[in-house]
Amino acid sequence: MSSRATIADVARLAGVHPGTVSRALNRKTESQVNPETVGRVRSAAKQLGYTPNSIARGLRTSSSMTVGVIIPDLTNPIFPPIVRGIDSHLAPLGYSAVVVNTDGSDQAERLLFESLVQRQVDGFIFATGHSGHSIAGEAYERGIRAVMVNRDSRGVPFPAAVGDDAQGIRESLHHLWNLGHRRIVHLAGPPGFSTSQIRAESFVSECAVLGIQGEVVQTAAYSVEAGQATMDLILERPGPRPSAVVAGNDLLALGVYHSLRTHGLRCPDDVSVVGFNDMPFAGDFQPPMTTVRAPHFELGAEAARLLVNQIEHSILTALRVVLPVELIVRASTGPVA
Amino acid sequence: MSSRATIADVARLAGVHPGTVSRALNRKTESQVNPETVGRVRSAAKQLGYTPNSIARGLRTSSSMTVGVIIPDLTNPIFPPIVRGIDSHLAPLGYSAVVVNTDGSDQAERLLFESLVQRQVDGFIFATGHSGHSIAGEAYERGIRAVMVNRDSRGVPFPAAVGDDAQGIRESLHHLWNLGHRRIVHLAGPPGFSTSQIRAESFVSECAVLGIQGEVVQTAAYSVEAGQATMDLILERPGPRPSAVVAGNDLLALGVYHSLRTHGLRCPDDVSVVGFNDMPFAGDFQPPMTTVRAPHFELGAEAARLLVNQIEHSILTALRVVLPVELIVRASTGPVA
DNA sequence: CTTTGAACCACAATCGATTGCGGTATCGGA
DNA sequence: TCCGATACCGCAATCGATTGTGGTTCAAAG
Repeated sequence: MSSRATIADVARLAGVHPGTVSRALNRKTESQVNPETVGRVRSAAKQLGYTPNSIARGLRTSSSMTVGVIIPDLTNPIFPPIVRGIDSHLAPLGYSAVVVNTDGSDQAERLLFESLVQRQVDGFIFATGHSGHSIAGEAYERGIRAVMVNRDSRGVPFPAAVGDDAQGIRESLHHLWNLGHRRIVHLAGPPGFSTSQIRAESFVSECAVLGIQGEVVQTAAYSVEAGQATMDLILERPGPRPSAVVAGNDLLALGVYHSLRTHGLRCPDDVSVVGFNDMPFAGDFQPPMTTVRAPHFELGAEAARLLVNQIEHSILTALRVVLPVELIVRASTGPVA
Repeated sequence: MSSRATIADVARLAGVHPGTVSRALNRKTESQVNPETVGRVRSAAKQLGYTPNSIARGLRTSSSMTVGVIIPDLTNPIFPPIVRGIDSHLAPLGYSAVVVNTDGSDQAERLLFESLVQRQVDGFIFATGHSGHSIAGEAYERGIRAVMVNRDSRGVPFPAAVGDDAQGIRESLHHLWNLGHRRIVHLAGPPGFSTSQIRAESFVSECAVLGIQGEVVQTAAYSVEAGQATMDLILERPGPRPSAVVAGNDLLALGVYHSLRTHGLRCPDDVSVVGFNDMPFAGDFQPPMTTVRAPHFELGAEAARLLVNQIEHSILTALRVVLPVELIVRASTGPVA
């Protein structure tokens, strides 16, 4: 490892004290040193290829220009766009993101969280919010800066950037209504997630508005397997089957596809399904999926903005930024038979 | 921000010198201090909830327990599993991964690279290798530790963890041969990538073995759009059309799907297509895609292992770890009409 | 009873930056 | 000529850990 130039080397070359070099090189303190000296220091720094050691700086300033991003599972396709959005806002400001996966385990999350705190990250972006999310609450009490993205933690007053779940469900329902569907079930995500709750609530309230009896069935997870298993149950019980299902997200919807297929049913001819998120390649599924597009990239960018505000200006408003969503109609929904 | 306990606090409480605390708390140096004292220090540390400040430690030891992971684009679905694999190996060892996206831009990559060097990362994992990849060469000359994953940089003697591209192509071709296909084109990825080159080379050599005239057509990028555009060209030129296409990766194969559809052709009835990578949800496409499964998670883990070996034991063998791949036959391939 | 050596631990330097404080030089005004 | 204000910059402390060096204690060996 070739040793890099330090501030002392620059000082020596420029013939000034290290402290002066530090001041000359920082915008905020540049005014405290003679412009001519600044020039001399600048060129000495360039000549040596000097770049400040951010570890040393971090030790002194107790900031690491790093934020921790805690997500359940990077291989869930909605998260990469969120991470990209976060990065797009953070990188130009000189921050780096350390992203970690919890696999949905609170215990893993706690470990990761502590390890990032120990690393002196300047703040957190949680994509793991849920009711009873003690880690966020703890973070808040310890005075740690954080924001929630996509989902929020019930009762923890961190800012959050989320999609307009209610609007998305409303649009889905109206779309189905216009197609003639009256017997509709909502495959709700697991309880405890704000997304599950809001989507389910707005499903029932909008069904009331439309005057149809909507049924909500809970799933065990936001996964293809859970979607399939739950749909299996619905199809195998006695009584008439629904003509359409509003899935809590695209993964569940995909599970519904699988279930329909194994039961010899066709989509949308026999039952229509609409997803949520418009994850990548949703339009390439069999059939191309009608779903609600959530602006994940922007959600990430917005969350990063909220966090930086908090870090740099100590602005901690219990802000909730809600971004609009859009129904993308493809081929998994059709007129009722 | 509530001030955390420092090593001095622990020292005070345990009635020893901070240096002793440091030794008592580190496995490597624990033997240098009286077991009884170790116990005293340990309990004092626990009582205060002491965790070492890794920034301070990093300054002294000039290591950050952080590695930079440089990938083209996290939203390309093959990368999340790689990142997970990297993380799975790194996290238990106490390392964190900082992953950044270059969007395929060498200039962006250079900026990101320098910013990570400045952050004192202990090493790099490049998923951006290509011929003329000057950044890797530069890193090598500067004595920076790094490994390549998925692809390698021609001529840069960093270790690499890659899939067995040749085997994958061979299996694809044999599968198609057995189905009766004799007129096959290979949609090769953009030149400069080792994956493109190896896959194309093994395509022509295996065609020679089988005694069929294989054609390879290059694409501009590993993307759906490039795949569609290139396939459009192939379908619209005069002469007989191929009965099967071996795509350089799943994204290209998906582009082929689109092209076939817009030309009123059906897959696999009119033309069979096989992809490469078996990206998530490849089995849910229309039709479910026959493709070569590459062990991305394991590739990531292997790359991390290679890097840690280098960092901790200075083992820099120009090692090339090649992991086996497996053909997954689904519904996009069928007997020739 | 002295010497030797091992075991244990304290001291202080060190990593590379930032920053409060104080000293010097310069200049204008009285 | 002297004083005070201002601008500039150096000094040294500091962040919180790690680690080389050396001193003390104690037991075993001579």
